[in-house]
Amino acid sequence: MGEVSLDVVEVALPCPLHKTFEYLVDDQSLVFPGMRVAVDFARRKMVGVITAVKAESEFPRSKLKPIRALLDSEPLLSEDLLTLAKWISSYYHAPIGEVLQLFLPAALRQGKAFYEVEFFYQITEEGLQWRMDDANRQARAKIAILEFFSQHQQYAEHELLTEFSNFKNHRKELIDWGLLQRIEQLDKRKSPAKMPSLEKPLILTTAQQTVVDEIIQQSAGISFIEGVTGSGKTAVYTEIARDFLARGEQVLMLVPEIGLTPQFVSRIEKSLKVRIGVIHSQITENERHQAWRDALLGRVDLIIGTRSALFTPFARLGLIILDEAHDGSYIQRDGVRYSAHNSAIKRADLEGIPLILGSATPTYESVRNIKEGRFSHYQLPARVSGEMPEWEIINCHEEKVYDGIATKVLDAIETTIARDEQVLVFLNRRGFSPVLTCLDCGSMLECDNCSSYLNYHRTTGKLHCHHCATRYPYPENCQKCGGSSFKELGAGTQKIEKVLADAFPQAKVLRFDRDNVRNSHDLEAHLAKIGDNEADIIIGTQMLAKGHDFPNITLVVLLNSDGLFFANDFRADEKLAQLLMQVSGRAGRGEKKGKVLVQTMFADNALFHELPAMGYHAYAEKALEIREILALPPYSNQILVQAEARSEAEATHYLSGLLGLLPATKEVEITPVMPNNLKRRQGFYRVHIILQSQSRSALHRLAHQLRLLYEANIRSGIRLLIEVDPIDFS
DNA sequence: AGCACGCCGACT
DNA sequence: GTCGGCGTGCTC
Repeated sequence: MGEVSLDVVEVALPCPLHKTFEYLVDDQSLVFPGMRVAVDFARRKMVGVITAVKAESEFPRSKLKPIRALLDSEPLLSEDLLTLAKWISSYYHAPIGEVLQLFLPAALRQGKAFYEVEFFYQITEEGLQWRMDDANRQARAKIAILEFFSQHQQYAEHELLTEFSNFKNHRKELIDWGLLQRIEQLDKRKSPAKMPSLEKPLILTTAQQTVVDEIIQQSAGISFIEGVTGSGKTAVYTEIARDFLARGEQVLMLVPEIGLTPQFVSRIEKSLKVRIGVIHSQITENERHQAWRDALLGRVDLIIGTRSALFTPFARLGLIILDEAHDGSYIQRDGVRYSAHNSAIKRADLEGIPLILGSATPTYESVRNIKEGRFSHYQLPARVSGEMPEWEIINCHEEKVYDGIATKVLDAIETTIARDEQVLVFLNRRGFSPVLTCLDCGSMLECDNCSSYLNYHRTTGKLHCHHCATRYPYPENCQKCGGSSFKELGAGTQKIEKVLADAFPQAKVLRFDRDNVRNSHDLEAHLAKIGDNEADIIIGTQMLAKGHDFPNITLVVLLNSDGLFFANDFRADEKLAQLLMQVSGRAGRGEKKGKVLVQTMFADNALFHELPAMGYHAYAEKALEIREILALPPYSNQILVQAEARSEAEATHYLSGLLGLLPATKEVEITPVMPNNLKRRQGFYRVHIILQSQSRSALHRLAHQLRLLYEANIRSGIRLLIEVDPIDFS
């Protein structure tokens, strides 16, 4: 070894440390950011991603170790994707090494080769002799395979398999006997674009065509397509995608967890006739690796995927589409807590390509971005067939309610099923914990300090205020009327199923919930039953709120939408407005006009009257005015900081302690330490604070300081989690 | 995150 | 006398 000037690489490693580590490489000309390396790290072998290559090091050179191996011959992640990873790491306060794990399929995280080994076969001298030898004439299959080869011709395994379906049976012997020679080769083929079919299967309406025409002019920027289900958003996405594909570019289409059905994919495949890769949580690791590699090598033209597919590398990405942009499944809430929606905005910006967002019920934040011109706004008029359903608000204080269902609702169900039409009953369980109501006067117990309802916690037997963390003993008498009997409000799907089955013994009742529907397969099977009219009454939660067209459902009942009002969440109104719109989209999609019944204890809430009268967008704009006055998101920024410990006191004490060490700021508001809604999880008690500020930088600075304080004050059994832009505080 | 080093209870 | 509990400290 002569004198070599070793270069230094910065490597991000899969451990929860907010920094990169430096190693020495000897063949500097071959090493680039985005390649993987195998290294020794703290007496362990690890696979990391190079984030930078540099000539000098801050760290004493003598302490640097050489890398063990360079695992790639070219970068797997482009500069843009590395920049995106670094942005996610800093914006979401997540360790860079863990963020980069999101970008790689498991096999690549473990250091497996990127390229697939492909087998090629060539006939040997012996093979040429053998196939002519009369003594072997009985081995007809082998002769036939050997006859296929000319002397120096090589065939790939997949070619032989398509030619000879029995090739696998003879492969081993042909090789062992020295008749065929097997050559291993890395399959490094890159593929140019496959042009989409230019034959358009469906004729767009003028409105749809206008949206398509305008968006395909854009070379960058964000477009928001607002249109109810059934307004043909998918057709519009497809036609826009066709245009980008025809320019030889690839398209990434993100959909919510629930929307990725085989039918959806095959519809798009039939229309565009390009090569499609699918990425979601239920495919195998092999399939994921395959789709990932195909996208990077240009062998697929369109990737359809859920949240994590955002991080797929592409050879020539030209467009990102994010459907149902309001959907909560774009936010990951464990591990690295990030939003694929906001990260998609960042990726499109970094790559200089357009992004299309679409939804019938944009988040209020999107509505603000539209209003302030950050998103170009396109509207698709309501569906062609079927009118918007009629709404009726059922006031629980005025109607007779039996077992959670008003008699008026029962009557409507009865007449609907008598007409052989279907009924959909929604239970909104999100953010719900039971509230106590007085059986005599119907009032609900409120906190003395806050204007919020008290939540009953079975675990403590007490009433908790989620706003100020005060607890009250289970009351003996009602504060208002002195009554002494109380009831926990809130009914589960199973209870409702029983009530309805008892009330309508002749009806077929179908229940959708987590016990019942575990995967997309179960969901498909259940949905098929609805389509085949094998159910008269369908009971379900969120998972039924979107997609899927059932023309025979003419009555939709929203039972306990009130849960959101109790959850003490400033977004309750936004979530409920979205839910009501999604739900009413399920009623009367065919020839028949639909009806929506909303059963509530808050019948005078403005939402129930203004939303149907004004429409979603106008309602959202009005609601935004209140957010602005109260300086709530999107007019301020929030970060949730959560502490977990083996007791609530310990968690609270620890978090307050850290806050005490924090320098005073006027720019950031800090809430008191509050116990979580779901306070105990996996044996850990959780408490949190919300940091809120107009200034994003001041907010992030504070969160960063808090993280450093945490790292300097590590206690066993205490964890700190930071969640940026939290959407609910459970 | 892992993995080692480091000081205190029940075992051949 | 030791084997092993997991507290805490470090990793280029």
